[in-house]
Amino acid sequence: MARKTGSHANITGPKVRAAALRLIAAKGFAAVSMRAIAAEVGVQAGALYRYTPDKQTLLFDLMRSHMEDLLAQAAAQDSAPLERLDQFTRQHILFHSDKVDAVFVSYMELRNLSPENFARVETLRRAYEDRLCAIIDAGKADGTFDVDDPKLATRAIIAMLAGLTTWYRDGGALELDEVARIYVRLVRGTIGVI
Amino acid sequence: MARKTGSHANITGPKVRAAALRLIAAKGFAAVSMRAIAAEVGVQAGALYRYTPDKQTLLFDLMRSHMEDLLAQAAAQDSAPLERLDQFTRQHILFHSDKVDAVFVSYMELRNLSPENFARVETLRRAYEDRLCAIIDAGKADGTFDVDDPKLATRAIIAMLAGLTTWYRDGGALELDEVARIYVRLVRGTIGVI
DNA sequence: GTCTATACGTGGATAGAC
DNA sequence: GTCTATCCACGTATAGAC
Repeated sequence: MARKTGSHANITGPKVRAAALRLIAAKGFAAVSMRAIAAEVGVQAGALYRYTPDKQTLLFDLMRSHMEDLLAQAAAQDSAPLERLDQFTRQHILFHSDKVDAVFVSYMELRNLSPENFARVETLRRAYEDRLCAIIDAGKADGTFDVDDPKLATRAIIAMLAGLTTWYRDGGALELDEVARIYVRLVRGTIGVI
Repeated sequence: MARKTGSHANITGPKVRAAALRLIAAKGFAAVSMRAIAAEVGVQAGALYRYTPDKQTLLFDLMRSHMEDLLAQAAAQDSAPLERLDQFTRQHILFHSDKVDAVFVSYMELRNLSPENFARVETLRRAYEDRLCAIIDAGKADGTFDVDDPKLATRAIIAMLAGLTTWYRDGGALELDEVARIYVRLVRGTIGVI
C-alpha cells in the first residue's frame, strides 16, 4: 500500500523466470538467447539484467528453487515403508503435474551449470534421492521389500519417474490420478512388492 | 592397396564423429562449436565440412546410426515372453556399455534435430519401443505378466534403462554383468513377475 | 585434404537517455 | 524500470591457396 513508485519488479521478475523456464525446457539452455527470453516477456534484452546478474545465474535460480520446492513438499513421514513409498511416488507425480518444465530442466540442464552451481544443485538432488533410498532401506530392513541393491533401485525408480516428463502433457489421454495409480504399482514392482 | 593418394577421409571421418559424440554428450549440441570439434580432432574448423554438410546433419547422422545399430542388435526372438524380456534388458545394457555417449545423445538431443530429422529418428526410436511393448503385450496375453498398461510400462522401463547412462561409467564400482543382473530383476518387477 | 582468411550473423552484457 | 544503441567475442559456413 505504501509504495507509489511504478515498480514492475514483482511482476516482471516472475514473468522472466517463467519465460526462461518455458524456453529452456523447449530448446535447451544453450540454444535460448537472452533476447529470446526478453521477447517472450515483452521487454528488451537489457531489461533482463535488472532481474538476474547473468544468464548462468538465471538457470541456477530456476533449478535451485525447483529442487527446494520439491524437497519442501516431500516431507519425511513416520508411517510404514510401503505406505511411504506409495506416497513418495504419488507426491512426485502429482507435484510435478504443473511443473513439467521445471522437472525437465532440472534433469536435463545439469551440465550447463557452472561447477559451483552444479555442486549446489547436486546436493539438493542427492538429498531427494536419499529420501527415497531411506524408504527402500527401511523396507528392506523390516522385510517388506525384496530388493537386491537399494541404491540402484533408487536410481532406477527416479529415472522411471523422471521419464514421465518426456511424454506426459496436460490434457493427454490419461488423467494424472490414473497415471499415478499405475506408477505406484510399477514402482512397487521394482522393489519386489506385488 | 591400389590407392596412392594421401586421403585421410577414412581416418578423419570417424574421428570427427567420435569427437562430436564425446563433446555433445558432455556439453550438449548447442553448446559445442564446430571449432571445438575440429580442435578435438586436431584439424581446423573448415576441414570438418569435408565430412558433413553442416552441424545439424552431423547430429542427425550420429543419432540415426546409433538407433539403427540398436535396432539391428535387438533382433526379434521366438522364445517365451519372460525370456524375451530378460534378454531385451540384458541386451540393452550390454549393448550400451561402450556406447554411453551415443545413448545419452540420442536421448537428450532430440529437440535439437530439425523437424524432418526428428521425425526420422523418432520413427526408429518408436520401433525400438514397440519391440519392447510387443513382448509385454505377449506376456500379458498369455498370463505370464501382470501389468495394467503395457504402453506405460514400456515407457517406464525404457526410462529406467536410459537412466543408466546418467550414472554408469566404465570402471565404476559395479561390473556391468552385475548391473544387468540387478536390472533384469527390477524390470521383471515392473511387469509383475517376481 | 587441410590450411588460412574471412564474410556475416548472433550471442551476452553494458552505458546512458528517458 | 525500460529503452536504444553499442561493444566485442564467438558462432557457422565458405573461398581459395597449397
